[in-house]
Amino acid sequence: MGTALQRTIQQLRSEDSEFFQIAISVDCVIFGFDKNELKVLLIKSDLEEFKDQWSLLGDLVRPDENLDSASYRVLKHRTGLDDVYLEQVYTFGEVTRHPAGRVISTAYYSLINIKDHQPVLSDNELHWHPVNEITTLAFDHKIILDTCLQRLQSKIEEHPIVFNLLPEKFSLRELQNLYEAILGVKMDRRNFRKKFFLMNWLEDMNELEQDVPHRPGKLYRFNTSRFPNGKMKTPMPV
Amino acid sequence: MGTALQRTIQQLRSEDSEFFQIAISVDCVIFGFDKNELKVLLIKSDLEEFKDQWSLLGDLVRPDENLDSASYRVLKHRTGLDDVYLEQVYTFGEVTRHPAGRVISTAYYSLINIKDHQPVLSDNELHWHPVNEITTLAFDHKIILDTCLQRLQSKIEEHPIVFNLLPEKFSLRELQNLYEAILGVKMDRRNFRKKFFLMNWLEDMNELEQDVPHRPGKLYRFNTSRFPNGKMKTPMPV
DNA sequence: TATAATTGTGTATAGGTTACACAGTGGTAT
DNA sequence: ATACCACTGTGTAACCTATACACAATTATA
Repeated sequence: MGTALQRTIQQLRSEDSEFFQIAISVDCVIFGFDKNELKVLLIKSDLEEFKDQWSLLGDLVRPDENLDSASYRVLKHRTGLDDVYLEQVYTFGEVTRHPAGRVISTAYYSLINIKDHQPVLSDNELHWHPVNEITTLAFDHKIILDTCLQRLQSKIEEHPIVFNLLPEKFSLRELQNLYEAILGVKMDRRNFRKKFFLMNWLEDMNELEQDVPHRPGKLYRFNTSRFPNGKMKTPMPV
Repeated sequence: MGTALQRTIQQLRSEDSEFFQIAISVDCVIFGFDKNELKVLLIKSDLEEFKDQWSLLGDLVRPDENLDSASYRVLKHRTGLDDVYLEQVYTFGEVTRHPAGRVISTAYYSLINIKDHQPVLSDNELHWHPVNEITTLAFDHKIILDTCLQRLQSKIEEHPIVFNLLPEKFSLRELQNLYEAILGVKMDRRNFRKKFFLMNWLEDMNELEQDVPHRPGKLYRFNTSRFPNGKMKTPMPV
């Protein structure tokens, strides 16, 4: 006797669809950065079991779409944005994780410039929440959020992805605030500047901040010539 | 109109089971270490499309078992081993990845002491292959293997998990050979020793190697008192 | 024109990583 | 028993990276 995988899908389906009682979904942790806080886009759960609780944005995967495509679809649907940074993190498959039945869910996180999203906020079930202030979520979504935040934290130590959270032009102070918000630490300003200039991730725009009540800082943008793909999208599995 | 996830599973099932046409499987990259080579346990594919090609060990997930449990089941079935190190890595969900139908597969890797497994090798469809010599596999399993190897490489830089690949007692030379095999680099012997003693991961057994045709090295074991859980198992998502 | 707030800059110290050579020990062959 | 072989076991100096830290310059504002 072989394992189930060794029979064909057609055989399995005709047998009794025992193996087709599991649904698969994607859940997206959509990060944004605003007022020096890292935020995540949440929606009110409409399941009776999780009435009035917030949950991540997700949907079931359709039989004819790739896993990544399902995430992009959710993002596009909820933010109106194409062309975003998206990374798969982990798949949550506890039997009991969804009260209505067996749903295995693959978690992604995505980084967007929160300003690009404002218009769609007319949907009043959607809200940006400071990550630090979230203590509970529907389903196992708090664990998913924590897992994605950890991945983001380790990812930014090596990879130039935080730029996806910023407008095209930004000051070094904004960039440092962002790192501090994600990592939850304070950093030394001089060392931070030194490190970034050495890494050569930044391109000097020869412009200054506007409308700040103090000496304005220089504006930079992400050094696109060093990273020809521009902002990285959906890296292959790490 | 909501998304599919907002309806209940019962509703979905009764509608037309559109969302229950996807099967989910686990694939296990089972690593071992023998003759100074990193090896992986493979099985001959019995699908017509991949006749005579090797593939990873996997199976469909049953509706009533957790994702992790499915991996453990596959491992137990194929190696006879309980109590192994197992880590989820990535979920592969391309629509076309399985020729017989839509199967989304979550990849795990596992580390076992190859000597513990020898008896079960009577199953002649199973074979240990040097990772370095594998160029193609059935399905997308070569990509899965590469992904798991990369994860293993980055994991051992920080975490004491390689001990799962070794017998209880081992020499520093064996340990270094193992690191070199996994990372694909040569290391300096003195610096390697210094680093390990500083990390305090090792416990001196006050015994010497036997049956080596040269000066025998001291034997060590993994410092279980510093890591009370013994060899780490199935860490939570990173 | 003085004050407040922030930007922009360099150096010294500590800590970790790398490179590197020789004496000691057990096994083996003569 | 002796010589040889192959490996183990050990320390130090050079280098590089990360950290700690203070003051002058600039703009907005009162």
